[in-house]
Amino acid sequence: MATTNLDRQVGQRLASLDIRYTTGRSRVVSSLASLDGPMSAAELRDFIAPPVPLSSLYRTLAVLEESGVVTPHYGKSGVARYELAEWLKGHHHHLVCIDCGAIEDVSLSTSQESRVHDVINDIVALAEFQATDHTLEIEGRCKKCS
Amino acid sequence: MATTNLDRQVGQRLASLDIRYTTGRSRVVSSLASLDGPMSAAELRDFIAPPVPLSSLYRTLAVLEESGVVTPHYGKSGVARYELAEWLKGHHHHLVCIDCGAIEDVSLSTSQESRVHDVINDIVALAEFQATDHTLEIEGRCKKCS
DNA sequence: TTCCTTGCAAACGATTTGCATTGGA
DNA sequence: TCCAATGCAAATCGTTTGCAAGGAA
Repeated sequence: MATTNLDRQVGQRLASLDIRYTTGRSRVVSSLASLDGPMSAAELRDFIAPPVPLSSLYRTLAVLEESGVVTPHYGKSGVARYELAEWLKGHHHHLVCIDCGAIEDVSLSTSQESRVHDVINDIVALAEFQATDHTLEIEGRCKKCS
Repeated sequence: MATTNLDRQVGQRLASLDIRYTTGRSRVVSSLASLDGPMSAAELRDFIAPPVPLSSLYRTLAVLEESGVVTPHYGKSGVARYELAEWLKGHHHHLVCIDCGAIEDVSLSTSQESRVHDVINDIVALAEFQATDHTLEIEGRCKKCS
């Protein structure tokens, strides 16, 4: 089953946690990999062949989330969207559409990312806070909605 | 009714939109003002006396959101949390503790905030995206949990 | 009076769970 | 074999809505 490089990484991770990497789970992972941004369970279902019941999909996503393979994002309209975790996908930020809720990934250049880090270090230096990660989300209207 | 300064600001805003500033709405606003961070509807309900049905609370929050008095926040676990809008509370960012979940507000200095804006303008220039707002959240461990 | 607002209960959509069946190590 | 994973249907949770009663202009 572990054919692609991605499958191999995820398979190893799950194996180390004594969790099976089944066909269904692999299908969810490779669907997420082939998509641009975080996807809701319903969107994901329409993307997976053969058809998967939503309940199974949610269960799969829960397992993948607990094992650190996918990351959930909660936005307006009450739907959760899922994407591959950063150790698989790389560090990135989001453009969030305030109208349709779509999320687009953006990767920052090294200099942009280091400018973000500079600001964060400034902030954290004042507060007594041990930063481990950061989220920069830009809200606005996507091409379709503007 | 418009006794406090906050009430006066909100009352004016609503009046300019031909929306009544009722006792129930005022209670929600002052509850939000007296609380540290964004609160869910259920948390808010337990804080308001006399008891308010959740449905009324949601309706009140919807009105206040549409009129720009409160801002919803969809950080975690799919429940919406609400806080006073930035024109009442000031623009700020969040330090989110990954252990205890506490959210601390931080205000950036003018130069820090302008550095954030510079980066955002850089990013948005490339994407076809009309930015209206941004959220910078720093995740890590708060003083208590580290 | 005439709208707007509220409370109650029922409806709703997203997500979860119980249980019987299937499938992989 | 044996336990974990799946499919289906029903339950649950947060949130929304229809409708009748209460209140302010």
